[in-house]
Amino acid sequence: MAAVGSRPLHYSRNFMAHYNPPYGQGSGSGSDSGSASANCSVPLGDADQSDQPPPFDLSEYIMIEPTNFIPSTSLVHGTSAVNVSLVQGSMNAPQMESAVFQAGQSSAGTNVPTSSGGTSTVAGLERPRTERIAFRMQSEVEIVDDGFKWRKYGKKAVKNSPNPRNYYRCSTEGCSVKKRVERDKDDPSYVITTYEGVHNHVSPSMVYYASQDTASGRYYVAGVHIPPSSQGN
DNA sequence: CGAGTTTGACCCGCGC
DNA sequence: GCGCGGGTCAAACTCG
Repeated sequence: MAAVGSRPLHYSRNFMAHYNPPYGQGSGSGSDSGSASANCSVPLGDADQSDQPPPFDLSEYIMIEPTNFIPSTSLVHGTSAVNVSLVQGSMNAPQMESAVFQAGQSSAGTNVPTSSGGTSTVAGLERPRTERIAFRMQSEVEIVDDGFKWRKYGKKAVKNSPNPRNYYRCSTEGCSVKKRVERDKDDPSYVITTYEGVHNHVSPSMVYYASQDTASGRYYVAGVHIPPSSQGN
C-alpha cells in the first residue's frame, strides 16, 4: 500500500518536506525537533503538475517507515501548508501513513464542504482547489500536537464505523483550515487525521528554519538536504 | 468571564 | 419525493 494515484511519493526514514512556499513566500516552518538526518525526499507532487489526482480515498495511504518517525514534520505542497508536530511521548511507536490529494476537483462525485453546511458535489464548477492531506498513524490518543491550535466544532457518527469522527477548525482568526480525526474502523489503534486547507499564518510553535532552493524555488525544512542536482545556484 | 467542548438540529447532495 | 449520510451551526455546558 503505497500509492496515491500515480504520483510519486517516497521517503526514507524521515518524513519531511520538499515544498513550495507557504504563507505566500515561506520563511521558516516546522517546529522543534531533532532528527535532521536528511535523505528525505517527499515530492508530494508538484504544484504545477498537470495530471489530475484521483479522488481522495482514505484507503489510499503511503506507509511511512515506523522505525524512526520524527517528532515534528512540516508539509507544504502547492498552496497548502500543514505542519505536524507529533509528541512521541504520547504515541506508541507510531506508524504513520499519509495521503496527499487535492480536493475541489471531482470525479465520481467527490464531495466537498459548502460554506453553509452540508456538502456539494463538484461537477465542473470552478472553485478554489483545497488540498487535503490525510495521515494514518498508530496512536493511543486521537489528538496529536501539530503545532496549531484547533477548536472542535462537530462530532459525527460515521456509517460503517463504530468510531465517531471529530471535526476541528484552526482557531486562529482568519484561518479556515480544518481537520477531521477518526479512528480507523478496521484497526482502532490507528487514527486517521485529514487536514484540509491552507494555514495563512505560522504555527505558534514554529521555531524551525527553512531554506530556499533558488533553482527550484522550493523550501526545505526540518533539516532536509537540498538535492545535489539543485545546488550550486 | 472568556475560551473551548458537547451535542442535537439543521442543511445539502445523492441514491433509490 | 423521501430517506440517508456527511458536514456545519449554535446553544448549552464545562473548565481554568
